[in-house]
Amino acid sequence: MTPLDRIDRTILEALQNNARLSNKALAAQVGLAPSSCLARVKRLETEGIIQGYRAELNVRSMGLGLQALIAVQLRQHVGEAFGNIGDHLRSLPETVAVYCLGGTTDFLVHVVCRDTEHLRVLTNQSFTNRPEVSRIETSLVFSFTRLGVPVDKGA
Amino acid sequence: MTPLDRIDRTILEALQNNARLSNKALAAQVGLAPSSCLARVKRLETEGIIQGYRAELNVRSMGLGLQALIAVQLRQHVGEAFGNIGDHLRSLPETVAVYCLGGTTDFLVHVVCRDTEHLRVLTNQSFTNRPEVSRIETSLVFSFTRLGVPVDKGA
DNA sequence: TTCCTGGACGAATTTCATTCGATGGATGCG
DNA sequence: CGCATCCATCGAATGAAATTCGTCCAGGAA
Repeated sequence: MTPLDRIDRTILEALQNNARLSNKALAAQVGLAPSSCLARVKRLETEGIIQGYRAELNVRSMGLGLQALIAVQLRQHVGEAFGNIGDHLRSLPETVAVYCLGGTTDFLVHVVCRDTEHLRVLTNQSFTNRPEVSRIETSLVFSFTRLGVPVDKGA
Repeated sequence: MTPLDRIDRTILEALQNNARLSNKALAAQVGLAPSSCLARVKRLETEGIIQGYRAELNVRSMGLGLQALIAVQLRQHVGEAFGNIGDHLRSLPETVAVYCLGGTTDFLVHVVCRDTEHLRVLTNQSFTNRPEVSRIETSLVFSFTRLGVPVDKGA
């Protein structure tokens, strides 16, 4: 809840670049003693500013060479169906990201598949077949780049 | 290059859930001695299967409460402009993800902004003003969920 | 000024990471 | 079948790091 100061932001930026950075190295980088640095990181974690640490995997090396974005348009926007279909989309193993959107598209789902046959079965069974779904539009993803969120150190 | 066995996949899954897991705990979880486990993790890193470790930050707590998806359609698909505009989009501080797509939309860009004014300026200055850009369509992101890639332990 | 609070420090302790030689199972070949 | 080779694993040793905790200092309030 406390506003983030410059040191907090430096910590966040560093851990965004390399979440496995040792506390000692991180402390040196931000100019604090290791113990003080650790206390800050723990605070950032408990306050939910750091939500977690994830390894970034190469999907191709896992046999998932085909990525797609599936735009989902619902039939009617009654409250309950909205939450249900969102949970359904997030629960699919092929799903790696779900956007809930305003506009004609209600959900945009980023999926990873082995091949086109896998994608075909997925779209049929887990999207088109759903009663809440009015129509979908599938786009092939040629490349995907994920970046860190900006950490404005102006403060 | 060696195919991933069951233990590799368990390691990947664990580090995807918590990249800061200690090597000792990870070893216990996969049923290896710490030294053996460490060797595997290092191999996964050098082979590029683990591409990095990132802290996941809460964007709202950083004063970035507004997220949008900007669909970009280019004027002409001449090779060079394509790469240039992609680099440009990735270089924006507000950008957190870039999809290069097949279909009528050439790029889809996920951006985070402070407020609507920030978003307005961004779309004007960094998107619409670009000569390569034919038109854009901006959609408000109500919620965004990112999940790990599926780790099939069938092998 | 004096008290009080919140961070920061650094030594001490515990836990962990990393290295390295040895072991054992699998493979392939004589 | 016996033997040599290879590769992954193990576990002890060592060096390094994480974590705890008592102390100190600066800033704000009374």
